Amino acid sequence: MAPKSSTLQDVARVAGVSTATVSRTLSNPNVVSESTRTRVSEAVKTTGYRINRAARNLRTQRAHSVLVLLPDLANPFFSEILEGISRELSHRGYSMLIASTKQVHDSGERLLDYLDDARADGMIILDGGLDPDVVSMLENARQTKRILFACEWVEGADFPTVRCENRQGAREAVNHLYSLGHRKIAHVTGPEGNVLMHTRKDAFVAQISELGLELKPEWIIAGDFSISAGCAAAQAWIAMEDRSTAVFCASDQLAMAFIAELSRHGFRVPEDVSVMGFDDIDFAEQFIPALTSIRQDRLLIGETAANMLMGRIESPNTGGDEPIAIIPVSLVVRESTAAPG
Amino acid sequence: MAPKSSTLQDVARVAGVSTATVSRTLSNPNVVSESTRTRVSEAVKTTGYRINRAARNLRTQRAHSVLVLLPDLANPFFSEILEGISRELSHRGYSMLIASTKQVHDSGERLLDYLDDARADGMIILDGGLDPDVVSMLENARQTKRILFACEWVEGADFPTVRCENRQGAREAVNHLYSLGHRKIAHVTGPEGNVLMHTRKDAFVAQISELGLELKPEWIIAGDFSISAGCAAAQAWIAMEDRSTAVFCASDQLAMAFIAELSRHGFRVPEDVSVMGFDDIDFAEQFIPALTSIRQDRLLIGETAANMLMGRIESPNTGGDEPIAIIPVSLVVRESTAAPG
DNA sequence: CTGAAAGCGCTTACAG
DNA sequence: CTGAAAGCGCTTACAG
Repeated sequence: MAPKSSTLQDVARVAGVSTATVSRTLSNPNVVSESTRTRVSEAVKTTGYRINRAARNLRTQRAHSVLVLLPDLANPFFSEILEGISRELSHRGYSMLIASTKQVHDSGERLLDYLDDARADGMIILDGGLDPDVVSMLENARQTKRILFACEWVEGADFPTVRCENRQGAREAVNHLYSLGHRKIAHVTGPEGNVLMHTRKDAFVAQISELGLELKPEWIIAGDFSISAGCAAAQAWIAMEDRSTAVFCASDQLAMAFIAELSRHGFRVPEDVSVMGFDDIDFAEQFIPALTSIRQDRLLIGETAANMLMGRIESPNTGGDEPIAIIPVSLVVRESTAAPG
Repeated sequence: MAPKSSTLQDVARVAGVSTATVSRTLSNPNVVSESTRTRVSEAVKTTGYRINRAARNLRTQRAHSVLVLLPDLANPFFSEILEGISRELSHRGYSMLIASTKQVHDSGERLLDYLDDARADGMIILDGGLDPDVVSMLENARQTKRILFACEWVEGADFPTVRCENRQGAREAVNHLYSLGHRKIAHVTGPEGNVLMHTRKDAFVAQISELGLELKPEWIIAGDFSISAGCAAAQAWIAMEDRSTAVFCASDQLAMAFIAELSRHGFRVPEDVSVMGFDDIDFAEQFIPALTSIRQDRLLIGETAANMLMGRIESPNTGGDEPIAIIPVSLVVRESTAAPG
């Protein structure tokens, strides 16, 4: 059997001090004398000591880790947000635990158990579509301060939230198309019930009316996150009595599926119709035609969320009620939009 | 302050038994009498008891969690693998910790600390491009049995590995193009030094020669994972003295960038040239033209890796030396390949 | 500046 | 089948 790794005891023995002193040297060096400090440091080196986090966690009543809850692990949309969260957490010596809503549910676990069983100090939820029962459990929990939503949120529940400027993004989309000369602009919405999609749709409608543009009912096409929804939307567009000259899709995914289906039917983008998306996922740039989109800084969303959560965890009483952070979006113009033909 | 959550002690008090009995009831129910069992269960319910994992972990010397190391968190290629790993882990009551190679490095942590400081019981490494120093640290660690590579691996180091049939995939790619009638087939390689890419390239060359096809030097185009590499490869193809009629790209990403650049120069796929990729990422289907590819079952890779690692962690002595699992691949024919024009 | 001692909340031989 | 007790490896008032 390999040698057991060494403990504080071992270091203390080698350095000729108490475990208390070793512990202090490690966590609060300037409270011990310099000579002690060097002696301990050497002992740490010779023993190859690594702190046992399970022990520290038990003693300090902190897990030093945060759970990130995704709606779906297989969805690549979240990868950059994770990168942002992880950066911020690792700066602060925290680990990142990941789970998906579906899996937590399927495995019969309760989401709150992560907090209750000392696995995580807090959680960042990237899923606004949580079951209402789950949401109310979260609201009634002892641990409300340790929960934060990012990207999506739950209408009515007031957890701190980090999100992008969805309204502003939708407005900029409309303005971009308008400035190209489009006057007949359609919108493919996201899934019914998704906060993001509602917000974007409402802002779309508002901006259209602000510009004094006509909005025929058939120009609002109901979609969802699926590829087939994008295809169906394309068929709906093709079948319109009065086709719009531009289409703003609630997500890039939707826009790409929309364009793909259109191209199968012999329509060209942007020659026959301008199409744009929302999110600016990695792939938008590689798509043919390269997709005009509204960029969300997903890295920044992640960092901000982690930062905010850490603040609340580490000083829960500091009144700091900045329960919402809004991350700006920006228009990225590429090849899928042009002046109407 | 919210009430502290209850402990084993509380449950024991309420049930009128010792903490030992409560513990047994929870972890090994059939060793206690039925009446005790019901009493304890009720006490658990009334107290709302949740086990404290930090305490359990300290006592059992298990973290009940596994670290998954990605080369890059922002790369969506891995999401489905994570889903597979996470499924298997949560079945077994383990949590999934995530970190990226770059971040571990930047934060000055050592990879082995995750094992040494009791944060994780094992790790699944999805990065074959680890620094050789790091690899040799891993090899010399006490914890070799707790480390496993998936998807990628390190040539020369013999850690257990889960990978897909890269050779077979490349051969099927060649055969597919051959059977369509192509006799002049080029290959865009991945980054120099990546095991996956080498394996695929070698198999490509082998199969070409097995079929007795000519292979001009200019038909091997050096690429990497970047989008710009795909574009450069397209320019190389355009500039060829004797253009191949088909191109097998070492990844889907590469294939899409290749096609995108080609289309900017007025070439059409598959009319002017057939192009296929490798991986079958989610996006392959939505791309225009929908991409012919070699499908890796990333879910299965993830599940298999987790499964194998759990086996090694939970019974380290059971000789079980199946240090390598190969996951089959399959050809997915879509629109980007056709008979030569 | 340092040490002795208690204790975080579990699990598990050991004894009965 | 059950309990008393030790102990996992830390941290932190408390006292000096």
